[in-house]
Amino acid sequence: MVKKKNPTIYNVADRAQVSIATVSRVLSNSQKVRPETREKVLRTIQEMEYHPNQAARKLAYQTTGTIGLIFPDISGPYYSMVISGVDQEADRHEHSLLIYGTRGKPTAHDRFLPMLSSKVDGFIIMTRTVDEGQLLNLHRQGIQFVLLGQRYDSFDCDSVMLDNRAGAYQAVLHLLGHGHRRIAFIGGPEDSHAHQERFDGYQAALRHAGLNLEPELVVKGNFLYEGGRMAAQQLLSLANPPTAVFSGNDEMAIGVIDVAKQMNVPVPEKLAVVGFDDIQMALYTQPSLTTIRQPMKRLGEVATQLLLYRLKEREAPIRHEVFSGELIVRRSCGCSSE
Amino acid sequence: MVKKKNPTIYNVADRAQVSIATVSRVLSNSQKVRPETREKVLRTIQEMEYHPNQAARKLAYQTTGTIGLIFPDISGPYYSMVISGVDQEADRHEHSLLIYGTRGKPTAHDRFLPMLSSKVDGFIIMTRTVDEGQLLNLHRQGIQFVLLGQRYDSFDCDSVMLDNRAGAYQAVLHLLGHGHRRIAFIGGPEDSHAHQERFDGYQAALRHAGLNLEPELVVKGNFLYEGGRMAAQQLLSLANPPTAVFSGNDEMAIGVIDVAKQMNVPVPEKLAVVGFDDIQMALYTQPSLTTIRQPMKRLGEVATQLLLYRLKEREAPIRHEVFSGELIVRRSCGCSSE
DNA sequence: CTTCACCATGTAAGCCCTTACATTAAGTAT
DNA sequence: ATACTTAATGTAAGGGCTTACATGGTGAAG
Repeated sequence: MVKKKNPTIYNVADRAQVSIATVSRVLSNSQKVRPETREKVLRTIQEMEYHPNQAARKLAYQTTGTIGLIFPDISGPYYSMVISGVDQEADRHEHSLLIYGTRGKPTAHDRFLPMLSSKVDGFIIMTRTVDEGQLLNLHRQGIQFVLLGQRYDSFDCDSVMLDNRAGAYQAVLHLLGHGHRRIAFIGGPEDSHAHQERFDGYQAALRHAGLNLEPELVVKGNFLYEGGRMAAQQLLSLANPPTAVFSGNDEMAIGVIDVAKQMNVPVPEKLAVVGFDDIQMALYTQPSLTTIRQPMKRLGEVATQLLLYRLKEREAPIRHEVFSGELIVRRSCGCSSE
Repeated sequence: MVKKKNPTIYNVADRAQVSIATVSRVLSNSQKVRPETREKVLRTIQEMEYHPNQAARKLAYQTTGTIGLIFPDISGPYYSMVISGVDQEADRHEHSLLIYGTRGKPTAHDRFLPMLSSKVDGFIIMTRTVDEGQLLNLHRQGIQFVLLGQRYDSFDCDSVMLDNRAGAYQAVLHLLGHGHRRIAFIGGPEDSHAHQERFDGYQAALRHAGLNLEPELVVKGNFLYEGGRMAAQQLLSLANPPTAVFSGNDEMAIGVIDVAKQMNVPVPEKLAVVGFDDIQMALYTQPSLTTIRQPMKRLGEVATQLLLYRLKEREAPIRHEVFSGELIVRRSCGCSSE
């Protein structure tokens, strides 16, 4: 098998007996070309299986047609869903998608961000490890981006968010409605925007019910299954354990349910559990998990739209899209539905 | 905020009072540069926050430093895990990752493949929708690739696979060991390589036990939860239903368990279930799911290594990495362990 | 039949790098 | 001191594309 050198625009021009400018024009549809000429060129392109070199195109055109996505870790159910939305929407607009999982190594950013920057037109940023300074830098370089699931005080830019606070509030309210008074909260990483807002909502709901925050009922988690387990062990070992748990996300909530079972604490009878996200798994746990649904795929889609729009209209006003979470009532909260 | 034009290698050269060649050399570390000169250049680069333009680099260098990944759909647990492995390994080798989910639209390939081709050095291909002809084309254009989870007869190239047949054989053997004689099989899409091999293994195990294939016990699925549910409904409605099910993957197996519960068929007492993949969820079902574990992340890593190696050594002999599945015994098969 | 306008197409510069080759300066051997 | 090697650096030619500007040819208007 011989490696065939790819044809260039020159080869096409030669064969079609026109200039490269004409070929370029039919390619980009930018200016009028006589129909027959266009035909001829198109035919030649077909014949030679010519495909424009994207690197050269980008160099001349100053645009890549690809967007970058930066996130912590793809393997979780939440991120993979969001990414799926981004992927789909990018494709719909004929853009490619470059992804980078930070896997919690913030130090690497200095190296990879500039690296990626010249490969993409803009970024969707889903991680807190890119800090405000770096964003500012990107901005100065003319790289556009939108933030997904977070926002910074000092730096205003397009963003897509879920109203975590309202969602959490709703969740806790539901538990209060079941009559619970000792409702625990399992958080995520302290620096997580989602964590902070959900904790806020939790507190607001308690206040609304005239309850005080009990420090022993607030435990730190990590948004992972194991973290949920550890938190549950801690909570259920309390002299006066909670009767309900609002978990910062579903993965941890599942950990809680499993530990409760092992410790012979029936869910929801002795311990009601509500999660957050509505990952696929939430439907299949025993009992099925009551939770706040995030439109994950939609978040990805909208972030992509925002970015692509900004790429077109650099001076457009900044937009913040905020979605509401939806309470999905299943069985883990004590409702008997389903 | 003013958009600052990015500095080019010329600007750096000017400021550092050297030629662009020298700058390029310190950048690529390719040839000797006097230490003090190097210092000066490096300092200037720092000061100006210069970052080489990747497009230009690629154009000159004829390489992108990015690899492409083509898969059906990222949102499932299997693919997101594999992709995570690819992402990690690519990063380790300072390569970027361009992803494209086909979402089962084979027709689009003609458009996107050439498009992507010029943005990457090579591909990892996880989907059957890129056919042999297209692979041949890529190959002729000098684009390298490795196949993950599949292989073609007419076209030999690097590949990474799981030994699906042996895995399935092992799974069914385990059920036979429990004394089951009516063991159903739920398959995936007919054109899926994984499906075919797993079905093969199933049949081989039956033969080994001197059993005949019962057509009514073989039902078609789609590797999704809902497909598992439908298959289970069909199987459990049989006049003489199976006492065990080997499901082509875990997602369907979970569907089977749920339907069995709803139909008051206790698992594993009246219906033993074994899955395939060992997705995260498999651990959390009730009862927990016995399955064949695939080292998903590892598959992604190895595929990446293979590709990067081939990019370096175009003439190296073709390699096929085959991994073995591992039987993970949990409770859905009737073993009481755990 | 000339002149102008305009449409279709061509020419060439530029996008930002890498690298083969050319050049200069310094060091070594005689 | 001279001729020659070698190390450090510069010059310039691509790499494949877009696009401003130049050119040529056609039809309309006079």
